Amino acid sequence: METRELRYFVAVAEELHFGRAADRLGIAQPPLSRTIAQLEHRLGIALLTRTSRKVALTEAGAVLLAEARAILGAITAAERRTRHVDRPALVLAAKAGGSSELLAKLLDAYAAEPGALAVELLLCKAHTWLPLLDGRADVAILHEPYDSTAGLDVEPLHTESQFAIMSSSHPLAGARQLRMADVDLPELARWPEPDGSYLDGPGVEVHDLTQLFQMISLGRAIAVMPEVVRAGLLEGLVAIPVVDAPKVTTVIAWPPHSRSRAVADLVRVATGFNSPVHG
Amino acid sequence: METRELRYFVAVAEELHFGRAADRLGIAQPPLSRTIAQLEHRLGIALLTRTSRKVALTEAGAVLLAEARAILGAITAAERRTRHVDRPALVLAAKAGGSSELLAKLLDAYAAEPGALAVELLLCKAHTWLPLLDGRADVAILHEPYDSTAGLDVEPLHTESQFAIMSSSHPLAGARQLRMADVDLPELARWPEPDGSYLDGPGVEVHDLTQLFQMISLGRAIAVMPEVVRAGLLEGLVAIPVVDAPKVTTVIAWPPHSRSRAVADLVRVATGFNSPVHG
DNA sequence: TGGCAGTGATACCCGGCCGGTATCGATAGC
DNA sequence: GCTATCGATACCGGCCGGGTATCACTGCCA
Repeated sequence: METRELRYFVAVAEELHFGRAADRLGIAQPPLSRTIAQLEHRLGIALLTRTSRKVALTEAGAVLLAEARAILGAITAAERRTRHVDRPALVLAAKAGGSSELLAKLLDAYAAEPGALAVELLLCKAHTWLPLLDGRADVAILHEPYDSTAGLDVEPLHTESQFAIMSSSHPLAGARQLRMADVDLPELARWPEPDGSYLDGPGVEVHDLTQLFQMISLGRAIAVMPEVVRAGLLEGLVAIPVVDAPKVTTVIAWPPHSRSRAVADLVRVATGFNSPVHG
Repeated sequence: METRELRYFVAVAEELHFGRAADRLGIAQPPLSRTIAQLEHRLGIALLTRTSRKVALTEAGAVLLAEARAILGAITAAERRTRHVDRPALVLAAKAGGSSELLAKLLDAYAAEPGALAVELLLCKAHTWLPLLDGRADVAILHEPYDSTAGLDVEPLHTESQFAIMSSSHPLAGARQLRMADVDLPELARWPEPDGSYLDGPGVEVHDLTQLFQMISLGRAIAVMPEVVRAGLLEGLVAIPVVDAPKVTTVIAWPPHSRSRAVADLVRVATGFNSPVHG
């Protein structure tokens, strides 16, 4: 399988339309049809069902789509990491507006290491793991289970429980504690998918924490978030423990097979906060 | 970057010789030289330093080699998984000679699940994670830190401490307990690398548990292994706790982005042994 | 020190594959 | 049943990947 075939297949699988996919790829439709047909022939299995009115993924196609996206991401990441091997700085991805305390402690401790590199911060509104997959970052601070750690190496740093954040004028604002069922409300904010689109559903669409807090202040939304956000809570917002919400684990994550000494040092320093001895 | 370029580069990087690499690839040497030069040109960085007597990897080349191996593995895995999407069975990789108790419990519990598939066992002498990377298996039972879980999704199942295994006639056989420093001996057995070669060093070369136990029986080797092997210990062997050896964690691992319902079920069943509620 | 063996780079040619245009065949909507 | 839409097919041309022949450099050895 050549990457050209994977790129072509991903385009068709995402557009579900040969014409638009060819357009997006900057080629004509016939060679695209031919390449997909060749790919199917070599794999010995149909990836798409097509009528002249509708294109759909087969089960095999769905599997290959997921794999192909990961592979193409790995390839661009490999290119970037190879090109920037002499990069003077270590790029650390973290969530903008997240807990700056842990981050500050980590950066300070790492800076004190002998041979520490300059650390460049890449602050993300959401999907903090994506820069790791495409090589824009060397290491990231993620939050399970919100962030996807699929295909990454991780080391847990800290676990905490979750709170419902809402306006103090919200009907639930007086509660001592809540359960997930209580907050399964139409006001629950929705975050964008990695491609920038929003899944259908009730609730306002937000794209960063600032916007979320503003929406909550205005009584237009509520959210369930880890404890740390309480620190930076705006006037007029309340945080109420949600006793049965899944625990949130802050982890440090890096690409598998990382050969970077700097990443190893940073991870060691980060995990050292919890366990003094690192095996 | 095309997969052809990656295949070519990996061949040269492993052989460190254009002629042999071209041979291995089944092409002539000149097109290989040209392709590598094009790759370097497009990346804008040298991957190899060559004199007419010696070829060596640059730092960038070392990075790309690691990335390229992972990518090529992911591609063959993607092919296999796409082709075998309608495979009636789930392939589970496990270490031959490992704890069959956990395995039996897991298989029984999974078989009781509604909609459970037949489970095909792939017993490995070593490097149990490799079938996961190249698509020969859907899920594996691994042992950290012995097995590499880089680029895999894992869920811990069980943690245990380690024991030194030796012949009862060994000078240390009478000890109540040992430390790592005590067992850092020339008799420590050596396992092969994934490519089948052995790193230099003292100690006998073994390639499976049966052979290892035989060597230990003969007083030719000792080994440090997790507790479970005590169950199947041969006559004349003793197991002595090594108090400061790193804990061994048995994990269930599967490829990232797995879309298989069966894998999800098996993982849920496996983790259910420990925690009754699964988030 | 000069010849020689070994190795990677270069020059050049050929054939296959990728991408283009033109067109067909099928399907859904009116 | 006409038409618009869309994927498949047919066919052609240029580029690129792979081949052979040869050059240029290095280390070894007499």
